[in-house]
Amino acid sequence: MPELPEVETVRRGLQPVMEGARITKVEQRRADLRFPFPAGFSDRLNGRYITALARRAKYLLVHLDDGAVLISHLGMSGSFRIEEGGVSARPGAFQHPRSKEERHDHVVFHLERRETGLARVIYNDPRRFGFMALAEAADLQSHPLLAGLGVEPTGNALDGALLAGLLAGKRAPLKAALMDQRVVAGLGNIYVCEALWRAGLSPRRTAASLAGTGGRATERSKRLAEAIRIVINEAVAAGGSSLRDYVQADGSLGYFQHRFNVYDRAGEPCRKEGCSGIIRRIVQGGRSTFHCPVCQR
DNA sequence: ACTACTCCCTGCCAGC
DNA sequence: TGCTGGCAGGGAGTAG
Repeated sequence: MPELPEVETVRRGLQPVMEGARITKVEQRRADLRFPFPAGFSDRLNGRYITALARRAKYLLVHLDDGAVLISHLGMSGSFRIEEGGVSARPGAFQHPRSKEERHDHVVFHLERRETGLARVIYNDPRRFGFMALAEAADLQSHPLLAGLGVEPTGNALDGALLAGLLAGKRAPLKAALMDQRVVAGLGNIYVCEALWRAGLSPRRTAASLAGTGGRATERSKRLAEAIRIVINEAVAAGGSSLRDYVQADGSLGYFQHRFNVYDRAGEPCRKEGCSGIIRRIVQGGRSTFHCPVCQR
């Protein structure tokens, strides 16, 4: 499911429910998701207070009062939902038949809160590409899952010069390089396609073509860095993208999908002003890439 | 150190 | 109605 904007939206949805709450019980309904749960997973969480909900790249980070950190990745199809007072927080329109919904509920966090009482936060993941791990806050940044991650595209760190340096020497297609979490952390298939369109750059051009010393390369890397930041920030502001039946933790839908310029628009006209191109779907690295062959060069 | 490719898993949809 | 194949927001592992 989620790229950075969706994970950030999940984080914001869970924050008011989880921060400050005590975990009274963790129901772990299977031994593994993509990977086995760490040994003693639920025991380590039981009784702990949640001090903060954070995010790094596509990872959700649940900080606990004893210095432990629950690292959660949603894979392709993971989602959290909140249930309070025994009733789902999801609006009726998205209510699946109970049995179908619950079949892929893999972890249930039972929470107790001073002000607002009991709640459950439920992790559901049909494809089980998601996973959970435990770390210590003191060495969170050096944890194997997080250590190699690249620059966050939110914030001010990502600029043309930095991006050019990251892409230098790479003969891979620009699309593939941007999908690599060690370069820019948190981008996925949708937002890479959207950012390349916004920057007017072909997904097939080599990554290194943005890293040269010439004025052209400098101008391209600057354009792309700006495009990435704008697309990601706009998507976060829109609450992410809701494909298929994906909903946020509080049951509402993101709406960035209505602003896609290329993703899933094969055969439709390019929306760039003055461009007469038709959006095409190609396959790179086994994944769909959507682009305009006319204005993306 | 790169790059390319396969695989993990379930659900959904188009086409027959 | 089925069935089949292809596709899906990710990324680890392996081989070259």
